[in-house]
Amino acid sequence: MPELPEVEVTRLRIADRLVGAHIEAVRCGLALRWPLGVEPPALVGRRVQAVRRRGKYLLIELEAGWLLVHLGMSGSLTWLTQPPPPGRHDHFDLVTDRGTLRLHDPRRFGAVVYAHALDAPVAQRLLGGLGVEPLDAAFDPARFHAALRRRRAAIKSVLLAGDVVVGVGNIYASEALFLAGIRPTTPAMRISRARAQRLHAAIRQVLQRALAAGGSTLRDFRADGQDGYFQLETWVYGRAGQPCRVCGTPIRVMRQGQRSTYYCPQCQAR
DNA sequence: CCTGGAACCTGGTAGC
DNA sequence: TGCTACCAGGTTCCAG
Repeated sequence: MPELPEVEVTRLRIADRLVGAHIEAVRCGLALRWPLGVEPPALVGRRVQAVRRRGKYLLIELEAGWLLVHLGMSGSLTWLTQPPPPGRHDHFDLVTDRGTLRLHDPRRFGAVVYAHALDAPVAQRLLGGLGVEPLDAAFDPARFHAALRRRRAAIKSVLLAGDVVVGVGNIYASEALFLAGIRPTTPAMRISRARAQRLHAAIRQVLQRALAAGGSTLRDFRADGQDGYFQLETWVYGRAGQPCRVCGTPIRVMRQGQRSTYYCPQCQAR
């Protein structure tokens, strides 16, 4: 799904319409990853104050309380002024006086969870272990390098784990490692300070570039109905067997922890 | 504490 | 055409 760029694009497209709206009803199927954690009638009448993001979570701030929304692998949000009846995979509606925010999620790995505060246990269970935001100033090369030195696992796995830096999923991990010239299997602890610095810059670059392209639409993802286009400009992701755009060597695909990793054996020699 | 693997769920596609 | 196997943007849980 949705990695950081897709979630952020979604946030930017829905925030203006949602902020200031008053909740009139909440429809919640029993089909998502976790229960909502509040009786829907209790939310009626509350005003939406802001739409924020932490990692791959959207945080809808209410007059009192928060809705934590995760898009899982296949989730997408759409703003509807004339909502048709919910379809088979429409699992959540936030009905407001301005329109309806609808979550569509065929695979149901997504979630909407209510928390009365972000430091409440129900929220901390989801947000507490998250790493630094990659586009914030707090993500700095020296601390990134120090964090990598504590991990023996492959750098690709460490990026995906999200406890060092958030928001980098399967597409952008492969892309960032290509831009940094690092082999995805390299143990994180063996990455030098200089190469960690390159990876730090590569992560920012690829996420910002994807953001500008409206994210990646492989199959399910859409932000408010609009496709993203980053998938058309990947260096390695989804390009197994095709020539590297830099050196012409065929791109390889391998499995790391049940996920596909794409890399150029020439440009990412170690 | 860290790590890798299985599990969660549905749908699309490749191969026979 | 039909069936099977495998693949897909993520995260949690468990055993070692």
